[in-house]
Amino acid sequence: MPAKTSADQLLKAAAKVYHQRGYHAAKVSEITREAGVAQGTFYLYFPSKRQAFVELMEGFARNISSAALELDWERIRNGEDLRQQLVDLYTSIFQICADNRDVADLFFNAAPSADERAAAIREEFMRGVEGISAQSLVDGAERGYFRALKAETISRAIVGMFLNIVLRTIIAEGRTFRLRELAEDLVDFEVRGLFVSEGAATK
Amino acid sequence: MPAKTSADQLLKAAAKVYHQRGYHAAKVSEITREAGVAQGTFYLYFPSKRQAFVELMEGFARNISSAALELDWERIRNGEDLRQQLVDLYTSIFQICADNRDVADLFFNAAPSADERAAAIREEFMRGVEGISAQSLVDGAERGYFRALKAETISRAIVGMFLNIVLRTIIAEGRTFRLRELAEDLVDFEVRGLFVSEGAATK
Amino acid sequence: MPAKTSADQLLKAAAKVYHQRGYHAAKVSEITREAGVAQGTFYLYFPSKRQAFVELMEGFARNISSAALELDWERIRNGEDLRQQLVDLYTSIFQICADNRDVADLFFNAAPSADERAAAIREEFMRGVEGISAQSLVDGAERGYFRALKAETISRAIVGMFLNIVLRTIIAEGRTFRLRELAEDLVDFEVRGLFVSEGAATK
Amino acid sequence: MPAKTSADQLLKAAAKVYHQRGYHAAKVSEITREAGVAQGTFYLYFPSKRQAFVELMEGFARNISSAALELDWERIRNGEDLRQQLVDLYTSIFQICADNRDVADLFFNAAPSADERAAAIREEFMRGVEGISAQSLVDGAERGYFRALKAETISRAIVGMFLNIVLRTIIAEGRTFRLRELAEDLVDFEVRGLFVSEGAATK
DNA sequence: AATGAATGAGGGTTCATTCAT
DNA sequence: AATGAATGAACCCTCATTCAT
Repeated sequence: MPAKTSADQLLKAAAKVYHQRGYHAAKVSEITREAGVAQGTFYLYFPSKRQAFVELMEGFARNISSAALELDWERIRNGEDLRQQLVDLYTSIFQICADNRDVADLFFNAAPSADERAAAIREEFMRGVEGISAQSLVDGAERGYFRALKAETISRAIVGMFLNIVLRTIIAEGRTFRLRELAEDLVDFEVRGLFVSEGAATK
Repeated sequence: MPAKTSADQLLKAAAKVYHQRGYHAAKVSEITREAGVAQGTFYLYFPSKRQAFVELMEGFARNISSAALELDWERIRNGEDLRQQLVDLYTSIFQICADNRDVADLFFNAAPSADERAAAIREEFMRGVEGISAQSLVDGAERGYFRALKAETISRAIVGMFLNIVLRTIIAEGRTFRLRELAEDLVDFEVRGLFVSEGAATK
Repeated sequence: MPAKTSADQLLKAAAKVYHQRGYHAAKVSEITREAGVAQGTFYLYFPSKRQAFVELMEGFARNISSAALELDWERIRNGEDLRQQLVDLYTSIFQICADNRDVADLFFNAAPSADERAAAIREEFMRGVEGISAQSLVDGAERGYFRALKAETISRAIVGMFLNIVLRTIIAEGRTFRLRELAEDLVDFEVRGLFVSEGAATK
Repeated sequence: MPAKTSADQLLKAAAKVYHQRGYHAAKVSEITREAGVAQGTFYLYFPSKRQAFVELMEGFARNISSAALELDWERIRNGEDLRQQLVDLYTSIFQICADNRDVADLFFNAAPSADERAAAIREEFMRGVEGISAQSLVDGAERGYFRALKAETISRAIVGMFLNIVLRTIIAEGRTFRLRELAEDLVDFEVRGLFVSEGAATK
């Protein structure tokens, strides 16, 4: 295991300070103090305070995107399989966010108003996720699992409910355990809705 | 109808500039130029740049909260009534956001990283809405409309899906028409879920 | 007489400090201290330290250029008239430089290595003066006053001798009196080389 | 012939970079990159960025001074001999400057505002050259070649015209050929003003 | 001799805020 | 109430210099 490099220390310290103070209030001098290096050292590894933030955001987006974000319909034989894949998928992303609370918080909350480039990264990510979600709705409907729904609207609803759980339960409250259970509760609601039965809801 | 006061002009200008530039990049001098007054005038009406932003946020929170956010169970006789109340409630909030895109954007996106006090206002609002939502889940279950669900988790899911529609479809895309239809699509998904039927989902 | 404005104070202070310390070593804080204003005030009147310097250079170039730099052949009837015009012209420029030693020094010595724009202003000025000088050589030759000389080379020689007197005698030594006498000595040397004549030198 | 030492490489690289960027904008890191050595190596050979520049200036001053700067009256029998010695002298200095354009440019243009010590070297050089020139005027007058002129003023004029040719024609334009011809043109102008003669100019 | 990562003092610039008019 | 010139604290970034290897 190699010794911790200054670059590592700085990125870690940057995540911490950006998170504690917010992007604008964070001072480069705080980051370097936190990292235990001199101020000038920051600029050996990052061209600017801005770019260090962008790199954090890019890293997080790559990290999340490396998780399987799409359903594998080949392996889905029935509703239960589908439900399981959703639970797996949600759980893995919950886990990544739980493991990187600081950066996840920056990504979802701070990025839009921190920096244009960072905002673009987040925006692209959101669009990508909504697109995948919308496609899944179409695919699932074709295969007879899902009702016919407005894909554009409902994909946003799905992403939104997932995102708010991440923000409130994982990031804000700091929950790191029983994330699968959390995913199961969410998926149960997602697939069946609030009403006790189809009958009751429409009668 | 009173003449437009400087305070009004400034608040309007502030909303515009904060929205265009972001809280930190917005300059008091831009706001006053936009409002057509001298820079010093700003400080006759607001003690600080920070406080002007906070007042915008408070106003928006009041505005939203003035809409009926709670279900009126007295007037609900069946699932369809419930569904209608949800649609009405969602539509009215959609409308408020559509009418105040700038401030809504600031409230939901910028507030958390703009200023501590503003973040607290948004946080309190979110907690309030989630609380109402959770209570509704309990009430609805008691009355036999809703399945037994983890209220804390599902209330967040519900708020999240609603919020993401606001953010993406109304604020970002700027949709201002057929908001009731949007609410209907959302409520339909909310109450019945994705799966074609209770049968299919569990079989 | 209006009260001294901050702009005036600052330009004067800037000339002094740039001259004392050199462009690069000069600090904006020194200039404002010298001017008796706060640091930020500097930026009410100049967009940058660089631009303040450029404005000084531009002002000096305009100042010099406002002096009649060209001979008026209409008023020249003989060699003595010509000699007098040269003496007048040189004296007036000597005077301007003597009245603005600081800025003249900056213009001729510091500008080239201070800033690209300032260097360009000085360069353009030098080219202009050499061009006028070369044209005068041609005109004077046509009229029978001057020998046939390589105008491009000799115009540079003439500008050079004039410039070095300015730099060494007026700027460096600070001579401010009997400038006409100085000009006469110089012209005497200059014309005995320019005017058609025969004699010891070629025998 | 010894292998090129790092010191040589660095001095050559320094001349290039100082010339391209100017003294202040030149970075030690650029010089070492240009020389193909590590940054720290610079400080094995020079105590500071400043001193490297001073050494360049000192070298150039020595180089120029090694040329015969004085007239050899023993070998002057008539005006033509004198003219020839001047042409030889000017040509040799032209040649040195043409062979070292970069450093010559630094010496004459950058030194005054680059560094106090460098400015002093240039100043001393200029004073020396003007002194020699003034002495030659006196000597030449005593021997009946030159008219009686104000030695202090005219020596500066002579140095100035020579210097401006160097700056504009050799350094700025980069002329490296027919330098003797250039010297002849200059001397021709110079002596017709210096030598006792009669003619149109005074009539 | 040579390296190059690390240092940290220093200064140009911004802009929220003040206050004399 | 309104003005807008003036203020000055704050902070990012540069780069000459050092030093452990």
